[in-house]
Amino acid sequence: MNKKPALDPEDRATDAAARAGWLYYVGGLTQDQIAAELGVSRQRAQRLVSKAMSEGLIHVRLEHRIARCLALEAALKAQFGLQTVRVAPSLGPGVDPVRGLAPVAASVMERFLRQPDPLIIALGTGRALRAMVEELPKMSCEQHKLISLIGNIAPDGSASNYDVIMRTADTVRAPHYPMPLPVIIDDPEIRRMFYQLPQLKIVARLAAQADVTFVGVGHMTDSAPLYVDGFISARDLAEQRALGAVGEIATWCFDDRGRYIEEGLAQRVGGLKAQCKAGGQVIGIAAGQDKVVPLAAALAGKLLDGLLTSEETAEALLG
Amino acid sequence: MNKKPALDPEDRATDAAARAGWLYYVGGLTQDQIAAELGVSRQRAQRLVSKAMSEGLIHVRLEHRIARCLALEAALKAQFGLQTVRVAPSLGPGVDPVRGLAPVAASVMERFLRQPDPLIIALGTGRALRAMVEELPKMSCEQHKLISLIGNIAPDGSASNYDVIMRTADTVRAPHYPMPLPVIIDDPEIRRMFYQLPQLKIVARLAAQADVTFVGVGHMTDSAPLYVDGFISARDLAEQRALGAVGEIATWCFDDRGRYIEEGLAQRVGGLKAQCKAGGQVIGIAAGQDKVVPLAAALAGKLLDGLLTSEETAEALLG
DNA sequence: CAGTTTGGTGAGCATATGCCCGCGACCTGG
DNA sequence: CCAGGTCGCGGGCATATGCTCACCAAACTG
Repeated sequence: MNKKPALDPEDRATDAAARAGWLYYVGGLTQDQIAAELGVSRQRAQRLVSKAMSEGLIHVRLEHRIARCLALEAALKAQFGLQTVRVAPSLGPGVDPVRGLAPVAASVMERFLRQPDPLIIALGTGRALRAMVEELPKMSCEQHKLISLIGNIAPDGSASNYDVIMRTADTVRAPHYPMPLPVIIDDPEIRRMFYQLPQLKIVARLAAQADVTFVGVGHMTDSAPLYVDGFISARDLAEQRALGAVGEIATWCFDDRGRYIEEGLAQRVGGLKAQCKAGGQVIGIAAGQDKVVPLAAALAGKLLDGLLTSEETAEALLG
Repeated sequence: MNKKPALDPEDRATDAAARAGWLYYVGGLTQDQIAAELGVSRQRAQRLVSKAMSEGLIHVRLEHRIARCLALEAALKAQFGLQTVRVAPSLGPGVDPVRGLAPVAASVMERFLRQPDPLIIALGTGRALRAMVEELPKMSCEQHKLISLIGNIAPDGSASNYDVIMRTADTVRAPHYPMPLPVIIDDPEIRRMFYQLPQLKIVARLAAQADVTFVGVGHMTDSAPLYVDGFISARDLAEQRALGAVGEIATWCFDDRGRYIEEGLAQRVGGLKAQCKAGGQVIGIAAGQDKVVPLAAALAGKLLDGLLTSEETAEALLG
């Protein structure tokens, strides 16, 4: 005669753990109070609470639109082996995702800028990058160095619209190192000459030592920013696409596996590839439907160590 | 032109709080780690976590059958102003709820028995009470005193079946004070005589000083335990019901508002009403469909300071 | 424009928490 | 019946947490 099937000691232990967990997490009691309530020692109460958690009796969920973004961040980190990931909440179906991304990205950059130790921060180009810079608060960051990866001379000879470094340096009051050369240099001789300039070598050396590099990621559709803004011709665009280009970072095109394309346009680019010192990180900033393919490629090719994007884009990248 | 509706500072603060809360409760990071992760001071991280909780962003739920019981306990405590409440999980629709209640109730009593300081513990009668006692582990409680509220002599002159004190005292090895008198004493003279006995006066004085009193709660239906077990006659039962009795505690009947009925049967009861010292508590133990009405009445009349019952019964009491 | 108030910030400290360790009870196999 | 092993328990300690206090900066007010 087995008399008491209801008295499984395991069950009773779990019941007690559940009770302790309830008191701790729901009731907000301290472990001392729980110990008194259940008439056990504090250590026992601690073990019960711990058991309730480890047995998965306690479920915590975050009631906030950002919860989804946090889950996406975790997934992106895991899937692509990224260090820094931030996903900005959607502002609604009709709203440009870059709008929501900008302040979120700015807070990430601000965190670097607030470091008291001197940092070398390199900047690429892009609409989202520019929007981020607009959101930076006024600061005083004399200790850091801002480096531009891209030339500051537009095809028409004016200062490039794409050049975010001046604006950034102005806002955060940091020493800055622009690249004194055109974005695209057709003549190989002249290009070589530029690359011999001492100040450009300084910038290149700094870029290689960057603690963090923020870059936009461009797409190569018919409305590719490089083409629309007049940096490259329709012929260049077609050529790169024929070579497999699906995106570009700082005017350097790459294919769908994130491998840089060294032929054609790459021979005329005036600027530096996204890079940083060992232990630093290259952080991509981009959002929007057009950016899904180039981002996926850049992530596959490990061109990025971090990603700041929008909820919709993150979903598309993981989908 | 209001430029940035997406930048409500309140929203940003809440977003940060949500992020911190997620890292703390879901990710299990310490506040120091969160501070490092978000690039803020630990104090700020602590405030964010606290804000996430206070704004109700964090929801905790207990994934366990006992969760419902805990909720019922909280409701019973609040609704009836009780100190000690324990609701035993249901073992299924067909199973006697007393079976599940017994070990739960035993753990409550055990907690009192484990007190190193001497306690006076009074005991009433009842099936659930008896079942509880059966579940007590062997202990050594020389410091306490066990008091019986009810006579230990059954109508046929034998030791009463209802007498739980001997069994309890035997199991927990505590000094015990049974009531040396019949449960029902028909002759008023003899009853008066009994009440004059010095040892009975001692017991009565101890009962009034009880730290805790455990009592069953009987019903007054046709199958009332008092009647079925032969302590009272069908006539007595009918009389008490006519006087409004819906339940009894230690053979003392009360009406639907929990007021003791002093006429009729009460004149012949041999024993003490459930009582305890100021600051002590009277704990009712009962479960089952029949007990809902008497329990509701006893709770309404503040006859009980604590309640040990089953899930189904608790639901019915609150329903 | 100066004084005031309010909201937020970092320092410091008392308390709560988590964890390691030694002890004793219980179980198991001889 | 006993020796060895295992498990769980409470003591104690390093660390994390929550809270209070004094301060600062921005907004408000006379």
